[in-house]
Amino acid sequence: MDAKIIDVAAKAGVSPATVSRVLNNASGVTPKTRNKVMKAVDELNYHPNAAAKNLRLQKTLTIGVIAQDINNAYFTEIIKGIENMAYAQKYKVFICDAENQTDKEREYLTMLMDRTMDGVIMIAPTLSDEEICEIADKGYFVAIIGRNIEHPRIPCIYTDNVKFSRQVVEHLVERGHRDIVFLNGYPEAVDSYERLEGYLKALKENQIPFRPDLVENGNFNESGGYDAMNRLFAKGVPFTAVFAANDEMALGVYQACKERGISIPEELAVVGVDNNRISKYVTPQLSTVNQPKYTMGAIIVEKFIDQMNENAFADKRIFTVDSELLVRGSSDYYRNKK
Amino acid sequence: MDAKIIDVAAKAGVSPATVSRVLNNASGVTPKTRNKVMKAVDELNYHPNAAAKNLRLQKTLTIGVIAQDINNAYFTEIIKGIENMAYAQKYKVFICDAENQTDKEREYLTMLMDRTMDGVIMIAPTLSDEEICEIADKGYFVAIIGRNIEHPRIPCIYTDNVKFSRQVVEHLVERGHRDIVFLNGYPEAVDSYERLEGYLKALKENQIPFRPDLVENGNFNESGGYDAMNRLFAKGVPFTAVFAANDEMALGVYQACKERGISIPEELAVVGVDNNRISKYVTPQLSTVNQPKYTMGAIIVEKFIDQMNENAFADKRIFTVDSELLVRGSSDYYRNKK
DNA sequence: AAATAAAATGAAATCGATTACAGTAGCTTC
DNA sequence: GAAGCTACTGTAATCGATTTCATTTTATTT
Repeated sequence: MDAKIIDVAAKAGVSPATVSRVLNNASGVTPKTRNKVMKAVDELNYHPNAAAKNLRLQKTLTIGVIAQDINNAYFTEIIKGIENMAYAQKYKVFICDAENQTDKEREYLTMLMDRTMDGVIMIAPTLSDEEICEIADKGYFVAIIGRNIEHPRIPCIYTDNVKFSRQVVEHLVERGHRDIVFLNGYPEAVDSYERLEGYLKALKENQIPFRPDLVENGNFNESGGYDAMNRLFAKGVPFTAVFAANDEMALGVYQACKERGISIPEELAVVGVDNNRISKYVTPQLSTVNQPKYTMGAIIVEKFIDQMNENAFADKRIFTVDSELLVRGSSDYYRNKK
Repeated sequence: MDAKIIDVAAKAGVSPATVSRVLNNASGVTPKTRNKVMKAVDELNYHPNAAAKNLRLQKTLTIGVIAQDINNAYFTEIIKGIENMAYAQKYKVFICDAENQTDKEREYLTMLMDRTMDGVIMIAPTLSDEEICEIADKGYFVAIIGRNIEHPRIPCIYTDNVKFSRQVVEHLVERGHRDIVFLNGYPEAVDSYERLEGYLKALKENQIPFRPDLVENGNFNESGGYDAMNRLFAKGVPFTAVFAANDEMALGVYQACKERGISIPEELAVVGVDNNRISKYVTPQLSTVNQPKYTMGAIIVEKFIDQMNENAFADKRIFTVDSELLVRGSSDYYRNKK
């Protein structure tokens, strides 16, 4: 079906080597020859076979991105940053949706081993540090967004979860809250752990005793947040604010409150994390923490491509970006101290 | 770095052919030999080189999906359907984000020509029918979601734009509206054209004269919808309802109304299209048209894989799915007839 | 115009897998 | 135990590009 380089060569009356030189604009080809070849290329609609090229060159100019859920704008925003920066450097990006399944995540990683792509960027991976380090040890290129994995070959970019979690709690305390619920994500996720840590630290700093009954898991999704709230209401424990470890869970909180006629922010303050696009559209607008998602993607991919090309490792491997608390209607209300 | 088949063969004391047979579980290998080989595979952490395999087999078991914007849930929902069905059939899916740029769309299509993937599914493509047909003519596998392209080799799945647009207008008329704005997307897009057609037909059926000053372009995105509304207000033309060709533009309508203190639905009814996730979260909830997005993706990819494998073309090439008008707060209000 | 240097081109090896075909070992049967 | 099968296993060609090295052509110098 497709024309091969040898067909182009025959048509142009030259050797395959010359065709290759023209197409890869190597030096040392007569303009006359070049024209002959280009004409043949056009006429045959020739496109070099990627498999043959990859095999010979031992590289694919391709980066894989493994996301947990492409329906979540947190991932797609980051991906846009990756994609655009990579595109500018002639790299193709293959987006893989692991759908929160560790098995799928692992499966997509094997495309790195079989050299379908030159490197893989994992966004908020659920695989263990050990498993990922092992792969990097073997010489494969891996980069991580949203977490730090201690390995000299793995570039990482992330925000300080502990820091912004403290800010969130500070903000709530400052508004008069002391009984603050923490809605956790997957308990195994590093993000969950660190955000919880920030929550605990802030409580301590404000001399508020930690109440384990105010911590619930919501698995980072809306229905998880909804269920968690219902469990809390069922327990009958008192609380005046909810800090959800991401916006998706906060949406579940909204839903649960709506059904029970609880008004936000007067009766319950809510803060999320991610600055998901939806957070601006709900009523009241959801207070949240913004990370420079697009930028994170762009920074890490640029670094990553450098690394793959030079096969060298610059001094800087860890990048941190600042996040910003966006106080909006869902928590901007001064409550009388109890 | 990586182990090759020849290394595995040496380690196991067999030939590369035997290793290949074991790995592709061909018949006729002694259990003893199989075990030896599997042991060597494990010890060397052998992964067959994808490029070599693709070159030899002349296929990649890979499908590309070209979406216009992965930040738009319309696309990601469809992609989930594609992805899951393809995964079940051992196909990998590469998601490409064209970011509403025709050039990028075209560029990603070349990955089909260079055989990086076996076939490409285009969701709501912006390329012309001619350009896409030409590619199919050359023997490449293309499938389309959201539009029909008349070509015997191109499977298509879509909803009847004209039909649901009429329903939307009917609904508005039934609620007492006669001055109904139509917010169009890209004027070149087939979706735009057909939705406009349905709008016009419904007006005619209800003996409402068409007023060209009530049609504005909004380019299918939020700021486009916002700008279009401001142009309409500036023109000072009377209207009581807006039919936006997608939900994104409807969000722009909400914004414009908010700024001018216009209440929805009492002063202005709004209906969108797509059942974007956000439409449920805004206040009032946005009336919209739902398409079975996940299903559309799943159906077309199953058909598409069949076609690529058999290289045959079953009788059925065109699939249509029904869409459903979801009447919600933004339009569910009876207006007095003027 | 001959000698030499420089530039353009081509022949053939290579990347790592699969597979048609050939070859060998093991088993059955007489 | 030899002949004839069957069932495994191995040899070598192949996929389609790139690139080294050798060769031919062109340009420069005397």
